[in-house]
Amino acid sequence: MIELLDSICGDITKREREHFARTLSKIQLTTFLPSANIFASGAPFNGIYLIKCGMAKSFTRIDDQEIFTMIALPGDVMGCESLHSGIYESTLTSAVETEAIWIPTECLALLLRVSPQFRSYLNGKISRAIAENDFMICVLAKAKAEARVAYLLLKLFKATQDAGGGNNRKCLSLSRVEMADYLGLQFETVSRKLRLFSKLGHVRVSGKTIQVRNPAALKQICHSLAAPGC
Amino acid sequence: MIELLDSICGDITKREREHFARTLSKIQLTTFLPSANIFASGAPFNGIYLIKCGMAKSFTRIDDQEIFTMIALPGDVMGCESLHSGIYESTLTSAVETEAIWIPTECLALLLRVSPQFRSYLNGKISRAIAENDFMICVLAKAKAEARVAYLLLKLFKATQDAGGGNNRKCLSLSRVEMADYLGLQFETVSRKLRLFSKLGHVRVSGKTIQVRNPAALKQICHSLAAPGC
DNA sequence: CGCCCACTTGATAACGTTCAATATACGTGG
DNA sequence: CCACGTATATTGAACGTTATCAAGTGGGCG
Repeated sequence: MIELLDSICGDITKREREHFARTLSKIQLTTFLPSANIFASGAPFNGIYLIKCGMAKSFTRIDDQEIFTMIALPGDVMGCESLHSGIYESTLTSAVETEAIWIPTECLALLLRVSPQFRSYLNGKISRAIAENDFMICVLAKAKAEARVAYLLLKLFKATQDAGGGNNRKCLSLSRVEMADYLGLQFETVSRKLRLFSKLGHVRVSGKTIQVRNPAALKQICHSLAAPGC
Repeated sequence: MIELLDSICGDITKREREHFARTLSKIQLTTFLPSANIFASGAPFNGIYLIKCGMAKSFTRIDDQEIFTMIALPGDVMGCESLHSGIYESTLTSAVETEAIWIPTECLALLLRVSPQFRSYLNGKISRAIAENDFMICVLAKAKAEARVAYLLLKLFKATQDAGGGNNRKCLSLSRVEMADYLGLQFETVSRKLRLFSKLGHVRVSGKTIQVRNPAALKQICHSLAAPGC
């Protein structure tokens, strides 16, 4: 975890690092198999997770339902919404094989205390998460079904690009039902819109494997249908 | 501001407080008239604001539109989504006369450094804000128009109660257009649903002044119409 | 092979938007 | 104080989009 520490809190001196070695050594990179539970709503809060690669679904508990509110992609920090309470407020489940760095509560407290750089790093991540949520609110408030589906495709597409996947063919690892839940639609609607994009030649759909052939057109659709930019 | 400091970071020693007096003295309680700009998207980030009383509207900038994404009520901390960039990512405008505590960037950095209690306080506020956003996502994704309007009424109603307003009569300080923007509806729809609630006797509507007569019924509507709990 | 599940496709209905006409409130100047 | 104009709110009718219901397809697996 030395590289991690260097990248997000390089301001910790060698001496501090040795002094806190025992606590810091608890930070670990974990690999989760598909559909594994990373943390569950109601469980005791024991730290935050930085998604390193893969993809996870975050569910918010409302009453007795778990609602799919967020897709966690590499770079995202998960679990922050539970900092204030002793228990996790949401459930995080890996959609595919996912690597995440676990920062246990005590390490979190330590790093926040001794490293301005870490504080700034975490603030940045959190503020980005809030901005992302705000954006999702805009999508759900204003965008029509077509724009929502286009938005999701572009979002997943971009994540693949960022991860270095030069190819634009991608296995979604989300069922139609999951896509619909995330976008606030019915799965039949998602199916129809995918078909439409397919007919227009913007994508090639084959079950869960989708190839984005014309991202510019999808962006256009996002913008044109009262949707905020993608 | 002594009381404020005591309540949110009572762990700062007297000596520290004297030592940092000059910086800490910059924290101030400001009163904003209705429709005043508290901060504007694009402006240099100069700190966060804790809403003390009143109400403000937060607009997220997407492309060249400003979209009404959040209602800031007493206790909310605003501006956090801009911690990572040097500029404000959103615009905050007071809806009514609003008091807010301004914590300038340098005070923020100082408090985060010296006070675990403040770190915890801020983390709590931020995590609550994320949870609130998640909830809004659920509302927009699942709830029908009727449930959305009921949700907004209950939210504003609750804020009034919290502020000590024993009376359930309330001036909304939001136009139908603003309510509709927030809820992702058309203003005509909001108007119709208010009329419906009025006919059912759940509220008394008279322009912007609304009296909630039957909060339980509104809660019921929130739950029944595929809406997550209120 | 047959079952189950996820997905597709079609028909219909419900809901909300859109357009349009009217009404009410609010502020300004006579 | 009233008349006027503008902004905001209500209400109605027609339309469009999406949800809902239902039937059918195809792939994976025992």
